Amino acid sequence: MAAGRPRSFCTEKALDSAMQVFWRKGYEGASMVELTTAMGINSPSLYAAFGSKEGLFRQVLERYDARRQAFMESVLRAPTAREAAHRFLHGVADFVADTGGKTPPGCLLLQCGSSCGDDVIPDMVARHRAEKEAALRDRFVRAVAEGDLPAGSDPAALACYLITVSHGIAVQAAAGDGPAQLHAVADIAMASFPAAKTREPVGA
Amino acid sequence: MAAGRPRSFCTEKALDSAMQVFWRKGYEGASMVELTTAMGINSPSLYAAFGSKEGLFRQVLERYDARRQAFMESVLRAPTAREAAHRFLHGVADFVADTGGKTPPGCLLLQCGSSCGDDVIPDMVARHRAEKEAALRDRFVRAVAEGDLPAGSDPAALACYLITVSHGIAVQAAAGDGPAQLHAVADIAMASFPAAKTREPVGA
DNA sequence: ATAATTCTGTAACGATCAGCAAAAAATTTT
DNA sequence: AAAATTTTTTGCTGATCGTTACAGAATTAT
Repeated sequence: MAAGRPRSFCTEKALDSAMQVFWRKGYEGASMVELTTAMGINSPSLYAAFGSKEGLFRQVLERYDARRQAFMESVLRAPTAREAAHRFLHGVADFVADTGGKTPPGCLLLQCGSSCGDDVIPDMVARHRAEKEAALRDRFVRAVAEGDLPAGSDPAALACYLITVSHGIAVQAAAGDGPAQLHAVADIAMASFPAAKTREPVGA
Repeated sequence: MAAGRPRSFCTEKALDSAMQVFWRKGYEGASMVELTTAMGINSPSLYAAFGSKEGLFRQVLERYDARRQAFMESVLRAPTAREAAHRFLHGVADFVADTGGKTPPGCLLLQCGSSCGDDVIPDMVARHRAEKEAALRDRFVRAVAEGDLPAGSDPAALACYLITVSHGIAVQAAAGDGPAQLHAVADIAMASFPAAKTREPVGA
């Protein structure tokens, strides 16, 4: 049913190449010539496939978030709230420390920062953050109901705390901290998280 | 001893105006016309006083960091390590939540992200982070020697942890979290910090 | 084969970018 | 008052920005 000349490039591969450029240069810092060069196509092909620079960026962000979505699902499948928190923090540490060698360490959303012309990025960051935070909170609400967390626990505050630490870890990774340091921070942060029955103090 | 036509603008006020523009738009996102308009001067005056756009940005960052330096000194003057950690986290929460109304909430260094042409910003973030982290670590080393912290404590890890949480808090503030949420996160984070003699567990 | 359709490549568009040359204006020194 | 010095103002520079016309190439449908 498809007529006309076929596409000479793979859309997903092109998005991955564009992601690397955006990751390193930011949204405004990435020029069209850099993008088209990295993607191996000419600008008209880019515009026909993605609409505009912002359209390309949005699709890059969607593709990026899809990976995180899969990660979050595996986190939420943890048997206990504490195990979920543990998986989350250390999973984030792994995620931002080693990005596969293709991109610098850190988080794409934070790396691009507020450098978008409009409020596209801040809004997107806030939305994605709210999604992850709500998922953790719901998991912790369930944990309280199941007796997995102490009755006095505040699921919303715990979720907000974990999200905050994860963002901090991403910033540290971008600043050059290695996996060992990131996981050490995650371990200390876990000391604030209540256990099912006993509390375990951690000094360092 | 000063000859020639006097300057018609206050350098420090001009830097503050430029800071607001950089804060909202990022380095690349801030254009010279926006900067000169906000500063109330023409481009040649700007170039004569600050050298270039990057020179202006560097001076803005130095001015920004000076405020944080004063804050860190008050933190380090705390009588105990735990009090210093408490002042640090809650001080950061105050700092990033209310920026005086002139700038959006958050941290200028993180807000501008990696959006600088060269690696000026990442390097500067890493340097400033290292300075603050070293100051906290030294304070905690002294605390261990004074018996203010448990003998088994790891001052470097604790300092890295606090810095990480502070960065996370700054990201949350930029994403729209209010002071109450930020301080709640700081309270939870403090539960991981060892006390002088007794440990205090915190559930939420 | 021919028409219709879709993509690719070349080249260019107006707009905006950071930065600067030169003359007019305002001050100090002689 | 006149020379010297510094800043301000005006208007411009070449380069680069994101985006798009247009014509040729490659495919499917008739």
